[in-house]
Order: sequence, then structure tokens, then C-alpha cells
Amino acid sequence: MAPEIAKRPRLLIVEDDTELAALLAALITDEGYEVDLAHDAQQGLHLGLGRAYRVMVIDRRLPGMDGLELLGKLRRRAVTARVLILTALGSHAERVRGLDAGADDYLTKPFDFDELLARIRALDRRFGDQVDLLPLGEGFLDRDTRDVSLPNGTRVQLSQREFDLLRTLAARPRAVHSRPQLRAQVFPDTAADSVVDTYVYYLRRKLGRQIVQTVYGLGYRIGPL
Amino acid sequence: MAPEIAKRPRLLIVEDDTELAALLAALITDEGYEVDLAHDAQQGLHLGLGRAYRVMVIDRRLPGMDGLELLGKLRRRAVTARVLILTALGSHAERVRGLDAGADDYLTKPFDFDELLARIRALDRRFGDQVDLLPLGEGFLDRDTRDVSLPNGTRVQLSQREFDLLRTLAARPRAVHSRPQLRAQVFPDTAADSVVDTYVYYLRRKLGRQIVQTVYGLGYRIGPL
DNA sequence: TCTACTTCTGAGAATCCTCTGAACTTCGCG
DNA sequence: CGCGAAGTTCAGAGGATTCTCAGAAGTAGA
Repeated sequence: MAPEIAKRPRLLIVEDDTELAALLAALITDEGYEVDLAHDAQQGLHLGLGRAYRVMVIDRRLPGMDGLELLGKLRRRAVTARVLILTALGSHAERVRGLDAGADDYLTKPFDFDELLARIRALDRRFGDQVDLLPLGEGFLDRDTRDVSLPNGTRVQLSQREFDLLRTLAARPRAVHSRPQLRAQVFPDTAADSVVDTYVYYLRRKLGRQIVQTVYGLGYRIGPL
Repeated sequence: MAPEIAKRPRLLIVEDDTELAALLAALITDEGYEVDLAHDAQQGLHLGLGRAYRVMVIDRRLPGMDGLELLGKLRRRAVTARVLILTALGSHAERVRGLDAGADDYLTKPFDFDELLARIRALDRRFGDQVDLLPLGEGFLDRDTRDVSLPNGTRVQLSQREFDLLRTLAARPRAVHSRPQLRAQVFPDTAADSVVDTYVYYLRRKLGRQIVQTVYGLGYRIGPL
């Protein structure tokens, strides 16, 4: 079996009402998302810029910073996640402002949870390329296409096993992964630890010698020292 | 001859109330769209399949055929335009149905015209998939004549299925489309996924080996790596 | 009706991926 | 330095996946 590392799409909720936020998180988690919660705009900005989300649900009224202002900051930083604005302000003028500010959808409180979920699904369908960032220069892994972008701009296709191995290593950069550990996670039905060596060889052949580092006697690691 | 560039984006309205339809057409034309009008679902289907629209505004209640049924037929034919459903039915359940049927947005009558225009702008901003431009050199797809122009100037006629397959792939360049997914979208009444392979073969035979790329174990994709 | 084209099936050939094993190189320590 | 342990490189077997294509069945037009 392949490793199950963050396969679920990620979704961010920015909502100061902790009770509502928790409820939404529970519902959306049931839909199959990996949900992150931010309780204020500052935290939302930090998370929104730091991780790759497919969808964000942002409350319009937040302590400190307006939801639309947050959205503006994210959009200016080239964040392309689909954004649904949640608000108590239901006037037409307000909704128009929200949509023109870069929101993809707009929902007025009180709202029906099923409708929120349907709208999230609708937004998600439109999401094209999601990427997982590899902590290596500007390189990143694309789990849909199963390829790697390197700092120099080239993209390299990987096989399933190659990708799984790289992903497992990238999941905990800096950490040393032992051979038995990697074999168990990436090559579950395989007897010998030496498969790991072989696939490290394949990765280095495709991506450059220094993509994976050897820690003599312990295993392999990835990322800066 | 190169395709006309920088034309006004095309938008389709399917609305049986001729007075409302004319009013909407006027407003949306002022926004910079080239507007087509259909007064029933039959005409809407014909236009929707025949021309490349960026956005469609479809009334939920139409004589003869339900708006959602029309939407379903369009989606099954790989029409990827953004669709906004317009309706008198405002219940939550109805909205959920609409969104799950493939709509991108949903607006309840009576509505504010400014809000409709803002929603259309929001949908339009998200129109990333150049439906009739193939992301391959200068090649492009012509929906009206169902043929492809290649960079070297040659034009190649495609069959309906070939065209649908290519268009579905081109709708989301770079993304990997699985065989079951493609079979469902392009070959709705066909049992075996292997039709997809066969048609990929046909496309490659007509358009060159590298027009469609294989991602081993996952499916097919189009466009630059 | 005849002809040409399209659509779909199935099956062998070709290719790709995975893993093993073995020769070869590097490392660390005495 | 020299030796054994650890790591690297790579060829090739075997299985899975994909490619290619011939032909049957259906459709449209002359």
C-alpha cells in the first residue's frame, strides 16, 4: 500500500467565533478535507501564505482586520485558492464588493450547512493545480501530476514509487529516515531494504546527486543541513 | 489565417421571459460581453454546444426542459463554461441540487442587477481554461467546424469523439485526467475504459505523438510539463 | 443500396515500473 | 594503508500498463 501522506485536500477556515468555527471544521472534515483553523486575520494570513489550500472560507467580520482586506492581501501575494466569504452583511452592495474584491463566492449568515458544503464542492471542482511544497530551493512536488519542479524550472516525471519515496522524505525535511522505516512506508510488500537504495539511485539520477543525502550508517535525509 | 484575437468574451443567456432576457442582454452587453440569447432549452443546447462561451446564465425554469437538465446535457458534452443558474426557487435544497448538478453559481429571483453583474465578473475571472485554445504551440481548436489547427499551419478534421476528448483534456491543461473520468465525460454509454486509449491513439495518429502525454498508472494529460 | 466514416471491442506487441542480486566504490576505523 | 561494512550503480526478470491496430457494428450521405 502506498503511503497516505496528506492525500486529502486542504481547506482553511478563518472565523473568530470559535464555536461556529469548530462546527464548520467538523462538518467539512467529514467531507474529506484536511481542515486548518485560524481565529483571526493575522493567523489566517500566516497560514494562507504558508500552506497550499484548495479552498478558504473567510468570515467577513474579523477582529483587527476586515475579511476582505485579508483576502486582498492574499490575492496580492498571488494566492489562488478559491475563497468563499461568509458574512452577516447581506446587502446587495456588500455582496458586490466582496465578489469584486476577489472572492469566488459569498454566503450570508444565517446559512444552511448543506448549502455551504455544496458551494465548497462547486468551488473545489474548479481548482486546477494544487501543489505540495518541497523544501528544496524553489522545487515542489505536484501530487496530481506526480512530477517535480526544480529550481531551474524543469519538471521531471516520477514513477509512483519514486514519488512516494521523495514525498516521504520531504514530509519531514532534515530528519534522517532509516532504511527499514522507508521500506515499510514506501515498499510495504518488499523484503529487502536495498530497494530503498535503488530508488534513491533513481531519484538522484533524475533529479541530481544532491537531492537526497546519505547519513552513513543511519539512512537518508533531505533538505538543507 | 490566425484566429481572431482579443474578441469580446461571449456570454449565453437562456431565459424564456423575453422582456427580462432583453434587459439582461442589454446590461451585460454594456459590461463588454458579446451576448447570445436563447429563449428555450433546445435553442440553448444548440448554441451552448455550438459556440465557445465563457459564461452562461441559465434560467432554472424553462419551457420543455428543466434548466438543470440542460446544464447536465452541456456538462456531459464537456462544455466547461461557467454557469450561473437563475431561479425563482430559493430553497436551500434547490440551491444544493443546482450546485451539485454542475452549476458554478446560483442566484434567486428577484435579484439585484448589480449583484448579477458582479457574480458574472467573479465567474469570468475564474475562467482559466482557454476552451478553444489548445495549450500546444499555436495550435487551437475550432468548435464551429470541429477541427484543429496546428502550429505548422495544417488543419486536421476530428470526429465528434476525438474532438470531445481533446477538448476535455484541453479544458484543464497540465492536469492529469484518469481513464474512468474521461470515459464518463466523453464516452458516456461505453463500458470499457480502453476506449480512451483507442481515442488517444487516434488523436496521436492525427496530431502527432506528443499531443497527449501518458502519466503511467494515472491517466492522460495535455500541455507542457 | 452502396460507400465512407465513426465508434467501440479485444488481443497481441511494446513499453514501463518494480524489485532482485551482484559487481563495484566509498567510508570509517584500527 | 588496509580491511570489512555500508553504499552505489546497474542489468535483467517478471508483472503491470499502455500502444497499436484489425475488424465488427452502427450511422450518415450519395
